[in-house]
Amino acid sequence: MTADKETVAKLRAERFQRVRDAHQMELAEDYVELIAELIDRTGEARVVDLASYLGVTNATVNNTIARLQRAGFVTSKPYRSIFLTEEGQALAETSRERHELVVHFLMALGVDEFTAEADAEGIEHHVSEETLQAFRKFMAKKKG
Amino acid sequence: MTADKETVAKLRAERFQRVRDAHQMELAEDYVELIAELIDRTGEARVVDLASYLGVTNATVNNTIARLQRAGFVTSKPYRSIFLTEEGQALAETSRERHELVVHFLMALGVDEFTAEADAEGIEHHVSEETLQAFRKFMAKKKG
DNA sequence: ACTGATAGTTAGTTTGTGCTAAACTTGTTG
DNA sequence: CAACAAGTTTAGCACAAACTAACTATCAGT
Repeated sequence: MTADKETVAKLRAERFQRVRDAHQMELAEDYVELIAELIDRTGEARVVDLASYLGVTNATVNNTIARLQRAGFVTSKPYRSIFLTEEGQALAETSRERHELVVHFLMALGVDEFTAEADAEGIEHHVSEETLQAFRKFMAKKKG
Repeated sequence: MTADKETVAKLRAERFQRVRDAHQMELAEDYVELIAELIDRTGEARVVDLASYLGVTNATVNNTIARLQRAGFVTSKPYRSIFLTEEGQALAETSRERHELVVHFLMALGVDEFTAEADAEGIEHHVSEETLQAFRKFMAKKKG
């Protein structure tokens, strides 16, 4: 009944694979989330602001924006500010929701807000829908 | 009373910085964890086995092992199997504990084992000590 | 309208993490 | 002991994500 060694290895390998793929997505999510927030708060998303919030140089932001544009999440023209495509907006939306859910969940567990925010930043990209559902359930029970 | 914009940006930037640094550590943790497990189970850690469990090619494992050796986590000699340094063993130990804690916590929340394992693989590297403590507390309460 | 400050871009480098293909060891076995 | 299979290593490539330094564009104030 116990699965053979190869199958076990393959399953394990898939998990690592998934984490690696997720990493590809993380930057995109962080960027679109932040871009959405900046547009919302200040009316536009500029390279300098992204850079200062992300803690990287302008050059890095520029580089990344180019990749995100290739990937279809943002549009940008030289010396103009950055906008989200529909796809980018959708990604930003779900990212924000997930981020907030994770933060609230951690706080409901007793973690202080500062740490919750910090941990959520790393965790949010790796939580499956099923686990999110378990988080929601926990919070509902807590309230009820 | 509300902190000025620069301070807010700096705090946020530190969070992203921390996540980026954590990424540096992830591979190391995954490797030493797996190496420890293989040595424990089969008596040695070989390149092929690591490759098959991680879902990458032998060449990639070789490459990474070289880096981990430079970083002081493992020792290896050409055509011989791989060993952990003391530092590597310590890292493997704490990684394994954290991994199991996260898995058990997710399962205690009602997530099924398969998903718990998969999610833990991504999450474990981003959980602060404080949050781990909150996980422990939750599980203790649940049992009690 | 000019000019200096601020913002954005480009070029070139580094490091990490992956790949394939080819070469090389090692150990087994006919 | 020669040959072969399995395992390991090397070389060379590619892309992502960061950096610095140098350049260019924009815009606000005089």
